[in-house]
Amino acid sequence: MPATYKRTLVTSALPYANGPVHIGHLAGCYLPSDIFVRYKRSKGEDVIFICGSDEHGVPITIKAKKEGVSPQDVVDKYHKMMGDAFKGFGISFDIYSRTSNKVHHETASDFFKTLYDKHVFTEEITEQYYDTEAKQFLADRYITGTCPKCSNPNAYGDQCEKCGSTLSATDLINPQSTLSGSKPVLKETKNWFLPLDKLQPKIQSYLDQHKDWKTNVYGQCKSWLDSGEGLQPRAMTRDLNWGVPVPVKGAEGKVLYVWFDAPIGYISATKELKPDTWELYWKDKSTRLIHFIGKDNIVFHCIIFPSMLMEHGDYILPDNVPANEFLNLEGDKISTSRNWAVWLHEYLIDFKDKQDVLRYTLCSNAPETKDNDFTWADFQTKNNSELVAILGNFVNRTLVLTHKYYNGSVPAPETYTKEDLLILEQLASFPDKIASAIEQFKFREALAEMMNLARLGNKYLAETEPWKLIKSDEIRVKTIMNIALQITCNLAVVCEPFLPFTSQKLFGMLNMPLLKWHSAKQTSNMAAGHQINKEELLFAKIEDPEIQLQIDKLAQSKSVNTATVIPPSKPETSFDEFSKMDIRTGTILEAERVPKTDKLLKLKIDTGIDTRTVVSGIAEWYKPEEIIGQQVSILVNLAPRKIKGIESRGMILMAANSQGELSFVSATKPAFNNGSEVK
RNA sequence: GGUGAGGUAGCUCAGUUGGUUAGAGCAUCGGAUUCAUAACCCGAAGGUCGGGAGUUCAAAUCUCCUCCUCACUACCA
Repeated sequence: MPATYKRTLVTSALPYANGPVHIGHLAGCYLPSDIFVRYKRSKGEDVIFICGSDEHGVPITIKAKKEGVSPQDVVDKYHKMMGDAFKGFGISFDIYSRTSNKVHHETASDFFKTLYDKHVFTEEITEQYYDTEAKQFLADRYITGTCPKCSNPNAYGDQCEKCGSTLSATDLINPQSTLSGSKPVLKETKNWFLPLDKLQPKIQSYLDQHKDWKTNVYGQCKSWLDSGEGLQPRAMTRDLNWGVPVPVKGAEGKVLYVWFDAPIGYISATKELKPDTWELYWKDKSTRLIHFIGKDNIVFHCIIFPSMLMEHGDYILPDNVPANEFLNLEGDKISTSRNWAVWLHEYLIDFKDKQDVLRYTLCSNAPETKDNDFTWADFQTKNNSELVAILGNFVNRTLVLTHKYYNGSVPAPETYTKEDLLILEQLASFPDKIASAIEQFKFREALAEMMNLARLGNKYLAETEPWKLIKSDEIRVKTIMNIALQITCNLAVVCEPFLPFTSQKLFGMLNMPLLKWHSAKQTSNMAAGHQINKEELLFAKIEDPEIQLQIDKLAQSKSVNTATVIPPSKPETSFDEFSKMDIRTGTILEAERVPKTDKLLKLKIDTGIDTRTVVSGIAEWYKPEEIIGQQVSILVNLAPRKIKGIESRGMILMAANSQGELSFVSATKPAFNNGSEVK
């Protein structure tokens, strides 16, 4: 830590309270931040570790509605579940707070008010969908309709979960309110925007001071700033009734945007933790603020939140944002909705007392520079060939020999040989090596270095062979075993940030108090004559059946996912409504790719009535040359629309199966004339 | 399509400002050993550094082109 900083404030991304936490969350931000903080504490530095549940936003209100409970019930449930999971894994937050509590509401409200009074925001009136029956504006998530991209009839207003594309509610075909089932109408509403476009120069110079950030983080920030039009204003309020009310006249029925409110949660949690001194951590220039997050949060923590803090004026800015990439699971993306995940609460049951094994595996294979893959086979190997064979084994053989030769009493060293002195010198150098890697957020490297200390121990024993010498040179053995014990003790110190449960167990076996980081630079922590406790195994081997069980569990999720899902029927419609659609048979005369797009084909269609141009998003499924002469069904009286500068007149009917694959729908009798009515 | 990040041994990753036979861990094979959870220790094998072209005495490292993966973003009436 640079000398100018006196304390560190570490935050971990606030997990969203609509589901349990999985290994991806852990590997992405909670584990690295925990390692970092534990190390800082061990060094005796002033550090606080902040986290909490993010409990606002639309998805929670939808989940509540679905389950027939209140939003508060939903967040209560997951807040507890997530908090327990973190605790179970030894994630050592100083406080695990939540954004639905009073302190947070006040803090977020004040923060908004300050910016409002400083005239930071711009007001804008926009058109949003409104449900006339439920008498409220509809957030994107409250609107479903047919995805314009993959024709999934159950796409949400912000996103289609089938094809994964990001949508805008106004893009949906046949939008429908999930509140009342009625068709929503567009209505004007006023919202407050953070004018990121105007703030861009300030943000630019802020980022310029942080070129030392991880390349993935800095690169992404730069891409936001440098992209075509630069930053765009972003609405900081929403028409919704779950969240922090907007503290401004005329804003009834509106709440703060969840991404405005969530990072302020870090501040509120600090207030809650340190009611008297919290300002020292947030407003004093000698505090270093570090946000640990996953890559999906980069823009919020590196651009939006710093903008908010800058405009407020009282606060310090993040000094670093060490974001990790994503963790995949057995080759596929982790997905909550597809149940493709290893849930922490389930792991704690299936692998009781093996928290450190997962901590070790996730840290040694953390997605620090690119997306990584978690496999159960790798988990098993890491446990059996590294934790058991290298670390556990070294500790075990040292303690077994100590009991065998000295009844568990630490022998006094006699004369050190040249080799001994070399080992002691190396031993003392480990804390700095590990520390340096941690300070640079290179946790994988730090962990590997920690294991090297255990390797050093194994090597030392193999080379000195005390089990042979005991027959000929008992005095020499005392020195050897003393050194082996010192290595063991120092291992207990330096493994603590990574493997806190193991560290504690080890100190227990050594019958030693929990030593701090600086002690590991010493080579005489275990005093001669000190009595150690009976050894027990630090790690147990994990056999194939246990792993198979987990793999089977995932296979089951997979088979559920690939099962054909038939979308439910849409609401009843009238014949009148249907007969407004003029659908005809037609034939594709020409087809070509629309340049600079992935999915679009420009088609010339003989509709019987005329020959017209239609742009269709089918390029992923059909090659242009293969579909000349293909008979299709086409909706001919649809309003024309320009797509990529080409006027598209009409829409080709496509069937979409449960995998999202498209197929033409056409008359099955050969040579059916173009222009035949489909009715 | 645009932007960003990656593509290095079977697997997971290091490779500083271009410089001697490209490194580590795990897995594999061989040897040694028995204190230890058949673990440890020693050794070997394994890579035309995604592909192509260029700059240079010298390129994994710089430039250009191209392919693949991931993220954000655009097009589907």
